[in-house]
This record gives sequence, C-alpha cells and structure tokens, in this order.
Amino acid sequence: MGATKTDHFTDQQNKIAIIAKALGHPARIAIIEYLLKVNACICSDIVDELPLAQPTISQHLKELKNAGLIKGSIEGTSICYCINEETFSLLKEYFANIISTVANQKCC
Amino acid sequence: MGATKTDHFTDQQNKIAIIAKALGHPARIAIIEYLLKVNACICSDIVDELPLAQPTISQHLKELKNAGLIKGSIEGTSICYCINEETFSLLKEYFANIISTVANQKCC
DNA sequence: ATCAAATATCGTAATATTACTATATAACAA
DNA sequence: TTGTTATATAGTAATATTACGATATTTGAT
Repeated sequence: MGATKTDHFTDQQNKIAIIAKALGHPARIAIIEYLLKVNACICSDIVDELPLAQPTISQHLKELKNAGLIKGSIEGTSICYCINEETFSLLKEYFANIISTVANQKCC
Repeated sequence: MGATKTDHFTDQQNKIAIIAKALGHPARIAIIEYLLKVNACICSDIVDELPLAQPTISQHLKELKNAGLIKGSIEGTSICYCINEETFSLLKEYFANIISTVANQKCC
C-alpha cells in the first residue's frame, strides 16, 4: 500500500486535497508569500531568497503550478511566476463555507 | 535527503504548512465534510462512511487532531470528534489576506 | 557560432505517507 | 468475570515526497 485511494472520493474532495497538499510545505508557503511581497511577479530570484537549491525550487514551483496556485509566463530567459487568484478564492470560499456551517453547530 | 527543512522557515509558515498538509488528503477532506454534515459531533461511524479500514481512519483523525483541525472528547466507549472552528478561521483569514493583497497587483 | 544566464529534467538517496492486518486497550453490559 | 464495542497502537509493505548534484534546454548577448 501507500497509494492514496483517490477514486473513492468525489472530484471536489480530491481537488481541494490536491490544492491543500500543494500548500502543505513551508517552502511553498514561503514562495507564495514571496510572490505576494514583491508585488510584481518576479521569477526565480526566489532561489536567492530561500535556503534551497535551484532544482528543488523548480520542483516546488512546478507543484504549485500543477495545483493551480501560481501561473508562469515566459519572459525571455526567465519565467514570470505569479499568484493565481482564482484558486485562492476557491479556497477562501471553501473555508468560509465551513465556518458558517460550524457556527450553527454545538458540540463537544 | 527527503526530510523537510522546517528550521529554515518561520513559525507562521510552518504552521500554515502543517495545517494545509493535514488537509492534503481526500479522506481527511471527506472526514471534515462528514463532521459538518452530521451537525452533531458524531464519532467514528466515519468508518462505515468511508472506504477505509478502521486503523486508517484512526490515523487520519490523529493527523487532523494534531493539526488542530478537529477536537475529540471522550464520551464513554466512543470519542466525539468535531470541527475546531478556530483553526479554520485562521485559514480563512490567511487566504482572505492573500486575496486582498493580490487584488492590488497586476502581473503576467 | 560561442558563451552566459535562467530553468527544467534526470537520477537517486533519505525519509515520510498511506493503508493494511494483527493486536492492544478501555469502558460498559450481562 | 466474560464478552462486546469503540478506538488506538505496532509492525510493515508499497508508494510518494524532498532534496540534491549533474546535466539538459532555451534564450539573449557578443
């Protein structure tokens, strides 16, 4: 075993899980926060910013991109990465929904 | 290699990553959604609800609890698990913040 | 054409996760 | 006590992730 049984869950559940998983690493959170900080969508001087090797950063960027959390567009030799607002909105909605549901519940 | 370099990131970054990671599995999303659905905080008839063995569910519950996403209190033979609103609020705030920051940015 | 800069990909070692079976523990009921 | 129910833990196989060095690839400059 060891493989996740994705086929037993709904598409929505898998989608949220994939996005959350992509955020489930401090380096990827740091990348997101860096992209936010530099306002303009600067590419990989992220390598200078984080204590990780270039191939590792590249791998993390790929996962963020696959999950739809960032977008990247070619800009000469470099690539301009930036936040994909849509996906973050989806997350915010999802959690807002959870909270408003919980608000009406009494438990433990 | 293989171990995450947590010590290079801020406490906040690690905390968000830990919470996100806990949500990064469809079974755990399904557990959260089930807890929301049953309103009252019913314990592990989750085992009947999901296509996973009891110890696997127990393991997933433990991770959700460690991340602070759910709370569990002993109720006789069983344990009453329920959503921990606080942590979800934290997430919602975090993403709301990201969105309002991105809203002012132009990129790619 | 040649070189440098920016990224991506390959291969791989170390470690973590997922899921299971078997077994333990804890609380209540008969 | 004995059994039953609910849950947790231990051990383990299969697989995934993380990180890196080495090596492509791609584009722009000289």
